[in-house]
Amino acid sequence: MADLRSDILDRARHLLVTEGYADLSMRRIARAVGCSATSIYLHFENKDALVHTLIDVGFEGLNTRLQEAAEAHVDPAGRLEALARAYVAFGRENPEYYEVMFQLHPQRMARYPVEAYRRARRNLELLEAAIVDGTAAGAFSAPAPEVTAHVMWASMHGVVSLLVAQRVDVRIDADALVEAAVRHVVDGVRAGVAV
Amino acid sequence: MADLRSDILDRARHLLVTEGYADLSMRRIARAVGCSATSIYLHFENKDALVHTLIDVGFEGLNTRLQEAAEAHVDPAGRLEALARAYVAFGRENPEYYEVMFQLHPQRMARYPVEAYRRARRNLELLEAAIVDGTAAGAFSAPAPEVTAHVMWASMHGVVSLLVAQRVDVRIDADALVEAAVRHVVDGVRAGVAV
Amino acid sequence: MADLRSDILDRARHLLVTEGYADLSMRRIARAVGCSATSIYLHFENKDALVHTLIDVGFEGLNTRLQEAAEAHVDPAGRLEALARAYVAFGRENPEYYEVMFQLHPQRMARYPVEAYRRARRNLELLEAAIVDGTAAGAFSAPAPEVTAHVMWASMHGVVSLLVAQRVDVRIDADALVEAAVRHVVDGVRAGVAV
Amino acid sequence: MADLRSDILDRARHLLVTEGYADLSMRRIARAVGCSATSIYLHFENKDALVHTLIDVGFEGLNTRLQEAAEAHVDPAGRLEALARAYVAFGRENPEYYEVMFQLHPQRMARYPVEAYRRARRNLELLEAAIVDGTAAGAFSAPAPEVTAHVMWASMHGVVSLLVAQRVDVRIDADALVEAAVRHVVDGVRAGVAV
DNA sequence: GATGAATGAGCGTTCATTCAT
DNA sequence: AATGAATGAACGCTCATTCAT
Repeated sequence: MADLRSDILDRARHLLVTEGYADLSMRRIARAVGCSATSIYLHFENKDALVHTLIDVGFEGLNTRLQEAAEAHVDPAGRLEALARAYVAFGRENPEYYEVMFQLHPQRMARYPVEAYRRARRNLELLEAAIVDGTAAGAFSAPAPEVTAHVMWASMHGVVSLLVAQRVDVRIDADALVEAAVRHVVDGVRAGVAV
Repeated sequence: MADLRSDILDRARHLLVTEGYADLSMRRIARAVGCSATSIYLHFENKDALVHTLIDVGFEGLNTRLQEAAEAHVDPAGRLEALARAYVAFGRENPEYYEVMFQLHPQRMARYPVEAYRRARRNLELLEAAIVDGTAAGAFSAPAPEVTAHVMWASMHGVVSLLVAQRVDVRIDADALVEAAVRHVVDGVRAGVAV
Repeated sequence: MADLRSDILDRARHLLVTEGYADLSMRRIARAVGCSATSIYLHFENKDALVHTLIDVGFEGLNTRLQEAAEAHVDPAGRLEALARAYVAFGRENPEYYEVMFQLHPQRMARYPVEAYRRARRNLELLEAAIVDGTAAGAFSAPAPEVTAHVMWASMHGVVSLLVAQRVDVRIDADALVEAAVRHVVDGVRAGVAV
Repeated sequence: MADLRSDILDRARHLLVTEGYADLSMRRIARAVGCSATSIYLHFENKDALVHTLIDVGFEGLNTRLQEAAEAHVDPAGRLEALARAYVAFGRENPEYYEVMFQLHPQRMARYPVEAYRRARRNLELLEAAIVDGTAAGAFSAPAPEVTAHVMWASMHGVVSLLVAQRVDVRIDADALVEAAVRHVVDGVRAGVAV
């Protein structure tokens, strides 16, 4: 009630998570909010703008989540693991949201404001910082931390993607897969040292 | 011109990567091909069938590619690495296929025939076989090879996904990222032994 | 112009009799009304709802007509005859309504609300009441008044149907046919007594 | 097999009876017959022509049926009753067929060949003949036999129509209704004498 | 700040029909 | 006598968006 704009975003997010992107229409959002479809245009230039805002909010949420995970651990290895877990957890808890955040077609993202991209990048920087810290502390050996961060991200993203798209064999337990992936990723970064 | 059916598939595949699945319509395909929308129905029962064919052909191609990679290497470690490289290469070279094959939400492919799913699984089995062979030969230590195969797959899939969706930071060289990811993945499997 | 909703109903009703139900489409209605097809959906949930409304309004009109006829006569025989005449008159004057009301196949009106059926039945009850009254007064002898009411209805419906569908031989005067049918029907009910 | 044209008519009639007019398409007929849709056009100018032929055949069948009923009875009253029963029976046994024969929209019938109308009229003539015979024999009194025949027809048609369109109250037994209607109709003609 | 009415474009699909072979 | 390929028109319906109020 307080703020129509927030209401719209909240409901849109909820619709996205529960019904999926394909069924996210201005009318449906309006119906859920309890206002007219026209009113949405008073707060968002068009559907693209609304979705972009939604994505922004999503990255904001992911960021908060990762930040919390990072702050809970001082030692870099523990921090890295916590970050990986937090990332996967976020994706699994918000599958449709995650899909839009990371798989929305590039063309649809064309007009996505640049500053928003920066926000998205902040997540990576948390990973990178942990890697750099770990390397400084002698726990890891990552000569190109930004690449290593990307590799980690890719692994986590792959796990979430497959799970969200329900592509994982039914005989594989999702939690076990996540556990193994997290182990694999963290050990991978540590492995450099061993050698 | 020669074969309308192939033309339709080609154009549809192209449209898919340039415009995205949400904007893939029978009419658009027809316009791109230069025939009437009705004509498509002479070759495909409906839109679902067309997309499923696309997916099938994609998996066929990926399978061929992986099989070739597997057959070129006898030693399991080399084979595993070759498989990883082949997988990523296929995804990067055929982003159009990759999108339908792995990112199309199951909900949208409701009636995808079961036998086709089996074909998709065959790819994973190649990975798994290499892991099992390597474990038998003492080169790897993977107590749950099917989970390990999934972890590897997820990592490769993550890399391809991010690259295809153009989500990777522009300052990161794509080839370097792939190289690091492949290393990370293969070393990850080998690492088990060290421990 | 005044009221788009009424306009739509009017035009739809007209189209129905001139073109037939099979050719009644939202687009045709829109074209006839002079609005976009989309606009119809602002006033009716879908085509079914539109047709149902048409039927409802039709039954409302028929009911009014029959009620008036019934109230104008105290003696049952006169009332029965008046009802028969009113029924036929309504059908001949509103062929457009009549078609949807009675000739639309139930399969095509799948979701016709039950309460509307009840309204349709009210007409029959007027007939039945007259028959029961006449029997009580000794003017008729109808052991199963609800069946007799149906028989009367069927006769009247047959006359209207044939006339509306233009199936009656051109050499037969429509008024004479109606006259004979009414006579036949009313006498038929009375006949029971004579025997 | 013998004759494609007859095959088409047979299958079309069957489709009409089992699936309904709305679902009667050239393609479906072709599929049922086992030939190409194009082939139908070698035997019928277009769908209208095919349907008209179908109607013709229908009237032929009804005629045969009525003729048999007429020939089985010498006394006019019995003949009239048999005719009424035969008519209703035909309609109830071929509901969709009946619908097309008698309720196809006038516009759709526009190009229905005149000579075919004559065939349709022959049925009425059987009724009329029985009435004339009965009047000559002193059993009936029908000053305008062609009108009386129409009245009878209308009654029978009304019964069939209501039954076929499933408009009869579920609490009314269909057979009882038919019985009462036949009685009513035949007695109606006889009643003239009494007066 | 908010709305109801309205619309053009588009969707997947089916249809009767034509034409070259 | 028969066909496969092809098509334009139409269907019911949903969508994002605009505009006058």
